[in-house]
Amino acid sequence: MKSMYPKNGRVILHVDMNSFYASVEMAYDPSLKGKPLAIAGNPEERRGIIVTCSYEARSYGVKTTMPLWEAKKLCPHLIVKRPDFNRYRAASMGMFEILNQFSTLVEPVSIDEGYVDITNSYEWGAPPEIAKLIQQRLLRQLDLPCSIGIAPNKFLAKMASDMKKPLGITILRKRDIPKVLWPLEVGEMHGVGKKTAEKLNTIHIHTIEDLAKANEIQLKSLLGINGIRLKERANGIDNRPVDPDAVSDFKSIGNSTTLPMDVANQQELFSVLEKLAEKVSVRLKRKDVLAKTIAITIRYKDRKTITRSKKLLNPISSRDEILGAAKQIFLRNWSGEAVRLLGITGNDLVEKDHAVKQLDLFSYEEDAKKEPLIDAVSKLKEKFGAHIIEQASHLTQEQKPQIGTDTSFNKDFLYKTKKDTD
DNA sequence: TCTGGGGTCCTAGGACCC
DNA sequence: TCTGGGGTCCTAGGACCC
Repeated sequence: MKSMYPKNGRVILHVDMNSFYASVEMAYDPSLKGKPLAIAGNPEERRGIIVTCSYEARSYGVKTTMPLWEAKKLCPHLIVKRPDFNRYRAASMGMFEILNQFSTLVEPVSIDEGYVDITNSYEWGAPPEIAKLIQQRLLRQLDLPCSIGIAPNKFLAKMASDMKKPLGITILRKRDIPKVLWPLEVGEMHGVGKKTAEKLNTIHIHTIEDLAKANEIQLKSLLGINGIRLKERANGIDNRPVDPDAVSDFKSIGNSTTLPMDVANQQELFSVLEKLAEKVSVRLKRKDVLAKTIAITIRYKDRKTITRSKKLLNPISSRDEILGAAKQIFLRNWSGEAVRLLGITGNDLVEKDHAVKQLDLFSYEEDAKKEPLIDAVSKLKEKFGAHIIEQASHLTQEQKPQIGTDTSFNKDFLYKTKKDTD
């Protein structure tokens, strides 16, 4: 059977899980279903915020990023859980496994959303039928609801998946753009945040239609090259391919923490840096990568935030080396004021086995023998095979292969594996 | 008695080199 | 006799997203 769609037209799905963390908790513990549930960081502490919440909680006005105390005021019987990322990663693996059954062109965007290019997947049926199948399998096998957008490109598919929640399937064709997309406020567009929306408003662009018809010279002077790109998107133009490898290449790995109380004591701050260095080191080593640049983030009491970084001569991953670099950068830049948040990030990551040591004149010959320099440099350019799902440490080696081969695996398998070590 | 933590991409200025 | 122009690297910060 031939595709019923034009030969050179693509068919892209955007699959977006509905209130993912809360839904996973409900799948894991069905007694939570139908109740106002919120996932929040540090539920015991003052500074927790809502990360995700169930639709029941939303009906009370509870929203993502709202401080926990405010959410509790709106909904006193709110059930609050702290996030369990191992559980979410397991569910995410199950989700992408199902998407992979319908196409090899699956691009994970985050833990709970991805694009699927189904242009050549007609063996499974027409696009709306494929979307329905995916939605059913996610719901039946994993007990997780999703919304799906169907469109000729990524941008439109993303906008479409947002239009019906939960459990929606929305088709957005090019010809639907003036009626369906253009009336929306420009801030609703993926890629247009608060600041950009405000800027656009100053030149009297309020709807996506205004943007689609805007003067390019004016747009460019306001937003640079991004302005031109946004106008294209507003007109439904987006040629980005669905790239299954897009996410395999981590650019940075970092940890940060907001302190329970603001701290101005240097020793205390150093001990926070120690814990952060340890975490970053463990994560770098788990991925077999080294960082060539170390950056720290300091947020002060007044929320003013700075980042300071240092490019190193040799890439590192050990706790002590990271800590040494972080302390040095900290001391050179800390104003002495009380600190609210500290973070350490490793940037410019290189794969460990392919890392090229900075050679000095005396060690050159010895190192050169181990690995010819040209070879090493070419290897450096290879990408390393990290995956969006950082690690599934709760799965044993024997369990892992089952995920790829057993299409009937279900939530009992996913959720009854070893519990979080936290 | 407010506003987390994990990222990506882009821009812009200064240093430095030719 | 006062100041070109291109290119890369490094650093800082902004904006955005989930």
